[in-house]
Amino acid sequence: MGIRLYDTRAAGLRDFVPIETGKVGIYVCGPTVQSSPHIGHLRSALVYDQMRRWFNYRGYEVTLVRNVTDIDDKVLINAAAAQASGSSEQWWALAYRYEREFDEGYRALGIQPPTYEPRATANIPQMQELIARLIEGEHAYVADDASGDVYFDVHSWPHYGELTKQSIDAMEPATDADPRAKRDPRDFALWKGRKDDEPESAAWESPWGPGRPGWHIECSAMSSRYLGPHFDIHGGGLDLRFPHHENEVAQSTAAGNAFAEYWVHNGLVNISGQKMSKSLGNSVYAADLLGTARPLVVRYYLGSAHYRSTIDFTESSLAEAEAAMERISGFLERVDRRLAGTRFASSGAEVIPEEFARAMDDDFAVPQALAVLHDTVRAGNQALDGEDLGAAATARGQVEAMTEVLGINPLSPQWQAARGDTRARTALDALLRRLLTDRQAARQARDFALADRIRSELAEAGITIEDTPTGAHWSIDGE
RNA sequence: GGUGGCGUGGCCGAGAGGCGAGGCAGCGGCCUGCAAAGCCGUAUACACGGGUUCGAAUCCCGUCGCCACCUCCA
Repeated sequence: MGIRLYDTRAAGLRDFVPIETGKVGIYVCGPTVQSSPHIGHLRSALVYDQMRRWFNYRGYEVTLVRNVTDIDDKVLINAAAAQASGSSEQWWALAYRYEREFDEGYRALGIQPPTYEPRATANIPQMQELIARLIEGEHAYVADDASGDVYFDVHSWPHYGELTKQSIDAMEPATDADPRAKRDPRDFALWKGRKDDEPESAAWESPWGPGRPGWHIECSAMSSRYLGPHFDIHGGGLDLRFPHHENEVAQSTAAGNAFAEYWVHNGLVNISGQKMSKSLGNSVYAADLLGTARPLVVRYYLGSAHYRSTIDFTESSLAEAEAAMERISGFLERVDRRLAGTRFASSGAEVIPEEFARAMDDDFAVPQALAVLHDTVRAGNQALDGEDLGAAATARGQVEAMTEVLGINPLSPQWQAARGDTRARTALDALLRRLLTDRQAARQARDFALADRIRSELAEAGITIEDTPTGAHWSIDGE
């Protein structure tokens, strides 16, 4: 049995059949780099990172494309607003600054860089070529008001609305504030002629006059350029289904491209039951969360829900993720301490349990996969308690394999690096060993007052002491 | 108005006709000098009302409530 995934267009699960055997091409709509990333952006990137890792595990050669929308109304508006209050930052500098912030967030969560990360501004000729084809095929028209705008004619394409199962006539009468020269208010811009108040640096020459691309055409052009006219999977946030993805399909297919075989949409992140939005001022920014919670915990948290469900962010749910992650890394540390120096120490038997694989194959059912992971952790702890080192080593290998494929292996260099300077740690270890030796001596002398004082003083300093069969062990809280 | 989705125990969160996924929290126990960690045990859960069925959280009909999208959105 192969992988099944939920296809928005089919409104149901479909067996994944690659266009080319052994390969999968995925295009996911990246962010418009107009402001700082929030945790919803991180979740979206994380979802496709998980899918990619699983496809990889299943032997597929994955080409993942995630674009950067670096030219858009919002980018220009935000740069102009900043300039009005004294900033000298140009729109392109602002876009790049935010792009770096997104990169920083992705990197912190261990999200692997996509195979290609095209910027919209570097693909303008491809967009123009696509627009020209649409005009030629009479699916697009140049506005007759000398604005230089080019619009897609939704009535020219009978399939318009199929992705989101809406008929043009049933769509809410557009309350378009600026209808300009559209033949129908539902027509959308492929090319926007430069307006007088827009910077010249934000305009490109075109057969229709200087201007810039519309939002939707950017993704159509970039996906086809990097994955070809026909590719496997197109993803993005649930909120992009309409109009963005509907318009993308319309443009691309009307221009003669077969386009995406499967459409996947990830759920959004709410804050205490409400949608994140600028007007509500409730956005949780990536940098703020990553500054207060361990990135590994944030990854576990954002990645533990099914990709299609809404995540409701609350402080307590983050604490639960912390506890769950602690349980997993606690097992790995415990088992490695016990196995150190035994013939099981480097068994290397990293096998993903069949049940875990079945869950992941079934539309990336991470919650069920995590249940298998936790069951394995328990089995491993039981084995340790029962001194069955062979079984403990097997469980250890399975846990590491499962966490690795989910990108939450606490032992991976990605997360170990966050534990800080090795030399400082070695020095701290030497000091603590001295204290623990004193404490052990006190315990043997039945001077529990002294032993407990050492333990509580360390606890106040954020260091937890655990007595194990192989001696006392220290750990820094929240690590 | 159109389209899509949701309502599961104190909380999070799977499942989709018949053995109560998993996590967090709680309670009892084992272990421990005491803890911690770990293990074991522990729950009249499926929005409401009907129906189908030997059997329904799961299927059907209806009701209520919530959410998203309908040209800014990951």
